[in-house]
Amino acid sequence: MPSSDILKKALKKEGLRYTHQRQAIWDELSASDEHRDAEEIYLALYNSGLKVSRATVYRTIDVLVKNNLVRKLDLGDGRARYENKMDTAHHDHLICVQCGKIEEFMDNVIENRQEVIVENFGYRLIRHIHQLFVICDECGSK
Amino acid sequence: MPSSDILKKALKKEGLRYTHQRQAIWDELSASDEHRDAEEIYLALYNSGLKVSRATVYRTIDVLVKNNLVRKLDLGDGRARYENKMDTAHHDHLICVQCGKIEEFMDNVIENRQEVIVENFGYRLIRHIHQLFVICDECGSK
DNA sequence: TTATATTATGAGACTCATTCTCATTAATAA
DNA sequence: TTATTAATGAGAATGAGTCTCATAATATAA
Repeated sequence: MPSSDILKKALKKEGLRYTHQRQAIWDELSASDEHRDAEEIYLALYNSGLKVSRATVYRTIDVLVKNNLVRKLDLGDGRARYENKMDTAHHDHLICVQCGKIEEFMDNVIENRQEVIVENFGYRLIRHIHQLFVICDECGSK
Repeated sequence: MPSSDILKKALKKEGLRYTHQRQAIWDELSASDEHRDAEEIYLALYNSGLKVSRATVYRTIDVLVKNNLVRKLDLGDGRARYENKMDTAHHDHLICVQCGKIEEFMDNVIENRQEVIVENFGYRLIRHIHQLFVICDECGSK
């Protein structure tokens, strides 16, 4: 499905209009597998000649997050990061505390244990955050 | 060891002075097992007649966190929570997305898997964040 | 003790990511 | 097309947390 159709579908579901700005922001996010903050998205658009306001960047990302096209990450440093969620399986993150490099991991044993833990409390699991703060190979070898 | 000696020891290690304000803040934190934000700590002190400034609350909590007397939690809602870390074993948290209730869990299988994952990357684990966002029994039964 | 040197505190200014406001502009429906 | 309604942009507002600096308190030396 073309990028524009995916977006149009999500906007339709939300009762929102299809605009150039929304397409540009979705293009920028869907074309990369980086973990960028809102300012980086804004600047990437700005530097490619697309003058979309910061407010619209934030507003549009919210819609994309709500519709599972983008994932919002909170790494605890005060700036949210966003990653393209299209065609990517569930995963969590390793973050190097020195250089900031981000790697992804997925472990079925952990995923299953989480369900068991929540079940034992008699609760229902909605979502989870699992981040491993590390010193990566490059930073550790110095 | 009395509460004041624990604090004095940490302050000495940091080359900091022992003050009434620092003792009051540590008293407030060490006497409770709640997960409160800085404003709640500030107000608790204020209402008990101890007029300690917000700046001092933040500054002192930083020292306590650095010295492993208090743990800082980031639940992703923009306000850090603090919990007394004295005499408590390592644990992570379940957070009800409806009522905000916080429960603690600890699972050795998960703890071990984390180490294996990081090892496979050739990295070194420094710390981790693991939060299970749930709907608790009370909220789910409505 | 008491004087001296140095650190801690408080009040409020400041920061910075994010959200909000509202006048203007653009997309859709008729 | 035009009318209707939503989206956008610019910048003001927000709010947790940090910083500044004059004043107060603590620790050290005599």
